[in-house]
Amino acid sequence: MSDAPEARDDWDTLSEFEQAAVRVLYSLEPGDIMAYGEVAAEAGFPGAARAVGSVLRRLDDLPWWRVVNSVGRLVPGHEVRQRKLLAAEGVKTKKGRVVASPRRQ
DNA sequence: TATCTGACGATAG
DNA sequence: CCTATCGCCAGAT
Repeated sequence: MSDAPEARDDWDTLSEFEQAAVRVLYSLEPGDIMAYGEVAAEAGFPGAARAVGSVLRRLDDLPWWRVVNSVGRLVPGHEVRQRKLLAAEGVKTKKGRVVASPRRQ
């Protein structure tokens, strides 16, 4: 069952920061959008927005498409696929940006 | 310990 | 609205 973060096979290899970030990311449900900075703050590492991007890049099995930058911009290089994944969850995008402001959760 | 590297963020022009 | 800069953070070398 388990969509529990601790169930990851690589859980023990993750740093405190990575585990915290992963927990927050796993908490995102379909339709929820969060900015990198929000994930960092929610994880307890305010200001580590950039580091969150690094985690999403390293661990490819996370809901990366539900994360956008502070102004709703989609992930550079993944706009097409991300747009499609978000649309499947009811999130509209326009000109490479999510229509409504990030927030939610 | 020192540097470099990014899926960032805020700001200025 | 877009690009250039600068500041920040954690991870990897």
